[in-house]
Amino acid sequence: MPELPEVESTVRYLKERVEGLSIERAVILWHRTIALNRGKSFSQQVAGATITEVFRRGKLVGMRLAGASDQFLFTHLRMSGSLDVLPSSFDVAPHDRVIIFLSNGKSIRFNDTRKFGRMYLTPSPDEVVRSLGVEPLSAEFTPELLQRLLAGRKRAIKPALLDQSLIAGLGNIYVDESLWRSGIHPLSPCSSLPEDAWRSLRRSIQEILSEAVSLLGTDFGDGVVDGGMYRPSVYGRTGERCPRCSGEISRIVVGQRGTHLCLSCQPKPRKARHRVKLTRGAKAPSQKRRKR
DNA sequence: CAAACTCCCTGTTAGC
DNA sequence: TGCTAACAGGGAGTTT
Repeated sequence: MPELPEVESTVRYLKERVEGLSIERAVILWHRTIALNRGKSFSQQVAGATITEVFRRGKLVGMRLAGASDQFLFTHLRMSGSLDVLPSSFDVAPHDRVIIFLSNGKSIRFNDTRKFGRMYLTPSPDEVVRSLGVEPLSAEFTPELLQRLLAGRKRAIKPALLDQSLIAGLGNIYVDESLWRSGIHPLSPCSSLPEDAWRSLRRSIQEILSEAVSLLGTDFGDGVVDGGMYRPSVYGRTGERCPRCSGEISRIVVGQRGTHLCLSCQPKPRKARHRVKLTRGAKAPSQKRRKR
């Protein structure tokens, strides 16, 4: 699933292929993908505009569109989204949701199997980006800031790190990886972490994100959007050996999210309020099932 | 106000 | 082997 490094890769890919080109028209194949669009139809709004800049903010791909009135087009890839640039003569692919035809005979294809991805078209970027927290690879992201953001909270560290309004761009993979590298249990209440944890955690987050960015994202083999070379140490490696201590990697659930960790490198906090459910054990009955 | 829960989706997989 | 139901997950919206 695309997180900051994968989105950064997408942005770099798009930068060299679409910056400076103009949009001829757009076709919406799944209407709900367009989550924000003031005024006329999406296609009418973007037709004729020039893509002057492609950038990233958190997990969002941003495009500045210069036209009759300036617009910003943001794309959130969510779970399964990808943006590709293909010759316009190529057929529509399964799961293509939006196609943007460009002036050079190519087109941007927003492909999104699970339909969670969204596009936001707006004249004011702040409307989309306002709620996002600090960029974790920026100089602004200091140990002091991290501590100030989190230390006063009672919630577990993992859901706090996933909160995009605090830090923008971390997802399940890189949070698990960062907590492992810093030896912090994901259920540790933020307020229980020692002073030096914040320095370590900031360092782990930046190291891992930088490494993943330079390797073009995480290698899954099955992902359409990923395809990078970053190899997780614990994420998705339940039952395998911890690279640091050779202990067994466990999988638990934290805040409804699958969570991977090494229990000997990341000792359990004393008074975890949540139950720890091991995948390998007897499966707990799932108490929440929707009714419709 | 912070935190937790619900729902959106479909390909994959566990379980029988 | 074939089928079904559970599962996965980011974040907007809702509830506690």
